[in-house]
Parts: sequence; structure tokens; C-alpha cells
Amino acid sequence: MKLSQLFTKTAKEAPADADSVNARLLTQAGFIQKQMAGVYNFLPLGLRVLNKIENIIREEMNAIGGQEMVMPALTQEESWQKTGRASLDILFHLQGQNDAKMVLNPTHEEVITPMMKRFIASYRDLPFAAYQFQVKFRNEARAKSGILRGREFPMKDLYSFHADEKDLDDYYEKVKAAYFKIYERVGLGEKTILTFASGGAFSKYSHEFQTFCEVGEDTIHLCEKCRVAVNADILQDQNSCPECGNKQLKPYKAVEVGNIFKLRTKFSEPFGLTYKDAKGQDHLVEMGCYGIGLSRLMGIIADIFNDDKGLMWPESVAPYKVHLIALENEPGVAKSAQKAYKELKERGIEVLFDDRPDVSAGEKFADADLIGLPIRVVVSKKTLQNKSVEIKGRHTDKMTLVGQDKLLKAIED
RNA sequence: CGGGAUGUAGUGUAACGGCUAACAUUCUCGCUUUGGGAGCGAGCGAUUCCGGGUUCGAAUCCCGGCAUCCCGACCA
Repeated sequence: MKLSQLFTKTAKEAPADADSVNARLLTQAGFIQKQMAGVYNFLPLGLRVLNKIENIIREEMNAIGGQEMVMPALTQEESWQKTGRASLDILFHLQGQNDAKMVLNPTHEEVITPMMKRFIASYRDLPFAAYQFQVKFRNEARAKSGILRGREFPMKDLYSFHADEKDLDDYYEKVKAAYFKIYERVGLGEKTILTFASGGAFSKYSHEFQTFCEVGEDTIHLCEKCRVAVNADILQDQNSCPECGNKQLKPYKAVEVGNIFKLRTKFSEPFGLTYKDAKGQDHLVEMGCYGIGLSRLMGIIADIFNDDKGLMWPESVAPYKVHLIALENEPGVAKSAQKAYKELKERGIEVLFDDRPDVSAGEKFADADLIGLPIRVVVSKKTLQNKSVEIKGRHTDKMTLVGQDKLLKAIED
């Protein structure tokens, strides 16, 4: 992508109403633009980050047998009455033709459970799991922290269906492992802790994945031996490590970046989702649900990986890998930079090319730091004197000159 | 939903109750510049959030609403 073509632009000054780090940097760099409180536009650079995150999650969901589908954002309110959740204050209600009552889904148990009655009849149909990436709507009393808690946000939700609790338990562990891989891959592995949280009516616990972060809404109590934690919400019931019994737990601020939950028959019951066993007896289907908010993940990554100059994306989720700069408006420089751009692209390396002819060197450097791609490549009069280009990582001040013909090799290492 | 703060060109800020609402930046045009947000000149850009009130006179004071941010409550 050529920066001269990109419709977004960076801002020198931070927006006055963006107090949170993620909102400030992502807005300044042109990744997102606020629409209203808790509702954001995801611009080309921001969408690329979301898509990177989405693809990582997709691969891990497919690896544990998840089948991708998409459910609607809109649902009849009746389904929510059946489960007793029509009165949730986070529900957006709206009215259709003939005064039909509908809601914008904040989650999809009320959609997928009745739908599966069409596809689950026998124990032979089980188990399986289905997931989607879909926008969720939650009328939060207070939107906050930039894109960490919005009223409309993209989410991955996986639902699993089982004949018995044992099978649900086994699959639950598989999802847990898949989640660890996801956090590892997006760069949050070391900072993300499995946390025991309220299990609701049918289970002792659910599990949250909590990422250490100062802006965190939650407090988790960490067992440093086991690297698991207990959410402060359930501390009165569980004041020691559930794995080793250790009572020396240390409190930390953290943000929930995922939640996995054994629903058991909480939803199959109101909708009558049953299957017949080998003897022809009916049983309620056992269910699990597993969510990850994509934009929250993006926000927390922005919140954690930055410095005073701007964002610092982990390579796995960076919108592009290379930020290529043609430093001066000079024919030789432009020509060499164009050539490098073409070669990188042909090699399948994602590159953002600052080809703007009328922008000062300082501004180009500042923009590169703000946008925060992992590798910066500069072509200038100076580098061309040595028939070379300059390479610098976003995390370091160290610059190295490599021959023009060695660029691809240097980038790939 | 309770409390607090704030609303002024696209963005960031200024303006004692009193002149044509100022400055920087962005943007447009011209010239000059090019290794860390360059320089000079000219220009565009505002119903001062909305509605009411006080006053000879309101961006400024008062009331109501709305919006945004922060704290709290809430939050599978």
C-alpha cells in the first residue's frame, strides 16, 4: 500500500476526548475513528489488524474442529423471553414491521440453541462445535477505555454441543489450550493468565483469560507457582489457588480477553434441545460457549505495546510488516524505493510505502514511529551513495545498512 | 444508573459580561527546502453543542436538555 493513496492521515495532536492510551494512539495513527461513545469506525490500517487477529483465531478454531458460520445480528425478542434474558439492561431493543419486537444480539445462545434443533436429533449427531465472527451489541451503562469496552464490537463466539458432561469437559480443555495458543500468537502470551471466575448456576467455575494491564477493569489474584489466578469477584468463595491450594495470592489489575464457559443445559432446556440416546431415550444437549472480543484484543495490544513515539505492533498482528520510506523527493531515491517496494511485494512481504513526494523527512519518520510497523526501511540519497538501504526495527535505535540486493534476505531473517 | 469535569474552525487551544471570536496546526495556491513533525508569502475554514432566561450588551452569568471523558455501581 502506498501512503500517498491511503485516505487516512495521522494527527500531530492527540484528540482531546481520548484519555485511554489505545484510543489516543489508534486515533492519532488513523487506525480507528470514534463515531460515538463506545462505537468506532475501523479504518484500513485498523481493519488489517482486526483481520490478522481474526485469522489467527480462525486457524486455532478450525484446528479444534470448529465449523465457521455466521448468525444474524438481529433476533426476535421472544427467544430472549424464553431464557429470561429479555430484561437484561445491556439489550438494545428495536421494533420491526407490525410492531415486531426484536433485539440486537449481545451474544448468540438465543440464536444457535433453537437453530440446532433442526440439526441435532440423535447421539450420532454429537459432538460438534460451531463458531462465528459477528458484531455484538451491548448497551453498556458506561462505555470506556477506548475500544476496550464498546457498545458495538466484533467478537468470535464458539459453541459446542455434547451428549454428556464428560465430553463437554474434554472439549473444554481443548478450547482452553487453543486459547493459550491464540494469546501466544498475538503477542500476549506471557501477560495472559488463566483465571477462575464465577461459573453461574450449573458449574463451579468459568475460566477467563486475563491480560495484565494497568487500565484493567478486573482485579485478579495470581498464584505465582501455578501461573493461574482467581478473579476478585469470587475471592470470598475461593481464596486460595484452585490448583495447588496456595493462599499467597497477589492482586493485579487485568483485562478480560476471553471467557470460556460450561453452559451445561442452561440453554438446551428452555429451547428443548434434546437428542435420543442408543435406547431411544431423550436427553438435554450439554453445551459450552467460548468468546474472544477482537477489538478488545486489538486495544489491549495497542495499550501494552507502545512508547512515547507511538505504536509498536507485534509482527503477527501488524497491519504491514515493513514501513518503506523514500526519504527525499529526488528521482534516484524514488526509483530505488519503487524498485524495493515492487520486490518486497512480489516476495509476499506486506509493505506500507511512504512515497509521498512533498513530505519532510522528519514527518515521515514521525509517522513511521506512530504507525508502529515492526521494520522500517529507508531509501535516501545517503543510502544510495553506498548502493544500500537502511533497516531499523521499531524496538531499537540500531540502524543497519544493507546492500540493495540484500534487502529481501535481511527482511526475511 | 449515581457523582464529577468538559463542550469555541477538521484538530489542539485562547478570549475581564463590551471592537469584526484570537493563535497554532491541518487544508488550498505560489516560491524555497529535504536524515527527526522545515521556511516565507497569500488564502479558505465558526450559527462558540441545542433551547430558554438575565442584561443596553452573553462564548462568558443562570435554568433545562444533549453529548463526550473520568470515578463508582453494573458486567457469562
